[in-house]
Amino acid sequence: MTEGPTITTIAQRAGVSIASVSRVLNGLPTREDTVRRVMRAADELGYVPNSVARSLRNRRTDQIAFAMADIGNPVYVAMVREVQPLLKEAGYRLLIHSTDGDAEDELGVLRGLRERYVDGLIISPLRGVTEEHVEAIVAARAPVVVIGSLPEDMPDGALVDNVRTDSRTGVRLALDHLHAIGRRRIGFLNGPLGTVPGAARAAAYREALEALDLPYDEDLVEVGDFYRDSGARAARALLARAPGVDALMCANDLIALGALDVLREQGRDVPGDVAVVGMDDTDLASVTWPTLTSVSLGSAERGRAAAGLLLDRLQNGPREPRVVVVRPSLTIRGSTTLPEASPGGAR
Amino acid sequence: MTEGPTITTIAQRAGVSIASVSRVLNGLPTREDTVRRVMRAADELGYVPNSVARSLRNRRTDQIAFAMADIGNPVYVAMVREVQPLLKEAGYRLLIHSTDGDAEDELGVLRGLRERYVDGLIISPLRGVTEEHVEAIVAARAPVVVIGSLPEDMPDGALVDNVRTDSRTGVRLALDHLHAIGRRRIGFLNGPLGTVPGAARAAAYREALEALDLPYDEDLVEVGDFYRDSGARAARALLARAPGVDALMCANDLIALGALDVLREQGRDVPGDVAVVGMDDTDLASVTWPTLTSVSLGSAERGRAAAGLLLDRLQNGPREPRVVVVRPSLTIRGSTTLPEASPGGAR
DNA sequence: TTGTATGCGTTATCAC
DNA sequence: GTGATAACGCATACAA
Repeated sequence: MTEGPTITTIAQRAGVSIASVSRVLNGLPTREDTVRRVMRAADELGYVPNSVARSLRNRRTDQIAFAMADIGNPVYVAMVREVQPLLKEAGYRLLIHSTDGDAEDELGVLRGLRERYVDGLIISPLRGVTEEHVEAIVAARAPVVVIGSLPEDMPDGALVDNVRTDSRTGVRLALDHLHAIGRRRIGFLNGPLGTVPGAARAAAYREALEALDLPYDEDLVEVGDFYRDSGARAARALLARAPGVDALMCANDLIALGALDVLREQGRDVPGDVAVVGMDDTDLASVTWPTLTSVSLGSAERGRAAAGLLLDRLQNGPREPRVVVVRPSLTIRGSTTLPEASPGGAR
Repeated sequence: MTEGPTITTIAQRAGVSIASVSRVLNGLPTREDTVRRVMRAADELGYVPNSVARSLRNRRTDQIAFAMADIGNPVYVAMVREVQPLLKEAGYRLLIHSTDGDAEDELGVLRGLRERYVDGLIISPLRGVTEEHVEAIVAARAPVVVIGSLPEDMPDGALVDNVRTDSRTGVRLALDHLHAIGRRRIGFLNGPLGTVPGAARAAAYREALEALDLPYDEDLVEVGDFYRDSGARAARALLARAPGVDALMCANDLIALGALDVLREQGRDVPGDVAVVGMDDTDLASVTWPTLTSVSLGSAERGRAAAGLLLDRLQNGPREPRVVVVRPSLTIRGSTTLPEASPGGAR
């Protein structure tokens, strides 16, 4: 018995037709006696239905994919962590795609939807939704949820929902806070301007300064990558150019880590000399010393929202596209509050 | 055209049989002219093969599942991060199961293999491989790789490989190091003894002490959970009971974080007064202050090994079960080295 | 080289 | 209620 039992095997053993077997297994009304015989045979054979055959017939896989740039990134981990149990609860399995933020890879995933190996997709395109992304989304007849920004003019009939955050407001919250604690020379360590978050945060920084009546000073801005070592390099450059800076706004937590490294290395007190704010409010923020004040962009909530929208579409059928905007918030920690405010005071 | 094109659609359009279409699409020898017509029709129709139908026919899904306790745990993230690209490279998609370390959930995944929705499985059972696990592994005719310990007496014919680490040696490395830097009263903050790592590390701690000719002192041992707050509670209790402790061996990095919190709160210098060693060498270890010396159990390497074993089995067919043991190593950082040893005062 | 026919394992539609 | 049978979309043995 190297091949597994099928409904045919059961039918033979129980002396009934495969139709009856299928009915029994699916709980359709059947005569008592037939039910017993089928159940017994299935039990003895250790029958388990073949999910592939069922999928082919039912035209659904009970699988959902989540495509992100990098599963190692704490932001995505936070999302997956929320998405997984929701899907499981609803009876779906979860597939993970790591795209490295490569647009071609993302397109591959979107186009792959036509293979019908999943019933829906959550995707977070790092560099934005291009014309080609849109085409692929329209061509895919499976529902898609895009985490991030989406063009205003999506074609009608696209099965797509959108979850986004508002990093503009996020940066604003951070700068307001820094201003409130007396900082006036607020530097900005950003990620690549070619990425959606990078571009948005750059604009947001300018706007926030303006709103606070602070001058925009090119010397206070440094662009690097969204990593720790890159953040360190950027911080070093900025501090060399503008030694008088009294706060550093960082475009994500990893950059902030790099900044903290450099400030410690240079013997500058945080937050005494320089206050530091990160972004994403990842698990790392509560681990550093001092702990890191960070703008939360609601990663967990975005994950939940994305899963919710997709499941709703899968369960309740077509409807107008929806957009969920998750409001940012500021989690204030040690890197922007003076020591006397942090009990225990062990420094 | 609400339904997608199939080989039948193409066959009609190209004026050939579905067999020819299939042949062309699979690159089998075909007349030049036929190839052109089929390709053209496929192209015009935007044909994409249905992966479910193909799976049913080919008896393979090109999918592999990875079941772990918690996708939020940095150890598993490190593994997934290695596994994902290897599978992708080999043409497999990755499914993620989060089991919460629940044995029933784990069994569900193992038994689910009989549904044939994946070609293979990597699983890391948190509380060990029970009799029932073994049964399910044998019953599943898909290859399985177990990360963690596996019973010696697996039944013949089980398609299972094993990747494990050697936490005994790991703990030993840590205690040798602590001893070498002059520590003699080495406390131990462990996780639940009901878990495989918890039990192994408890035994390893005793052994290591013995090897170093240090007495085993119950007051120096505290058992909690593998989390930060639990680690903090445990550290607090241990420090109250044994104020003279000069080092803390922690059963994982999260526990060590909690310990660092408490030590800072109590104004005890790390490593001056108390040295701290974590375990797993997660990303967090390089973020804390002081940075955390930690025993690396080779998470990344274990992930790679697991993927490698599974792929080998899928590609080269049956063979004897294999065991890969990943050797632990010690990454020495600030929590066990005195300040003067760390140049620039920043690590 | 090409077409016909069959099967992969299910579900569902019919007659009976 | 039950059984024969037709899909689902694809790949292939076999005959032409």
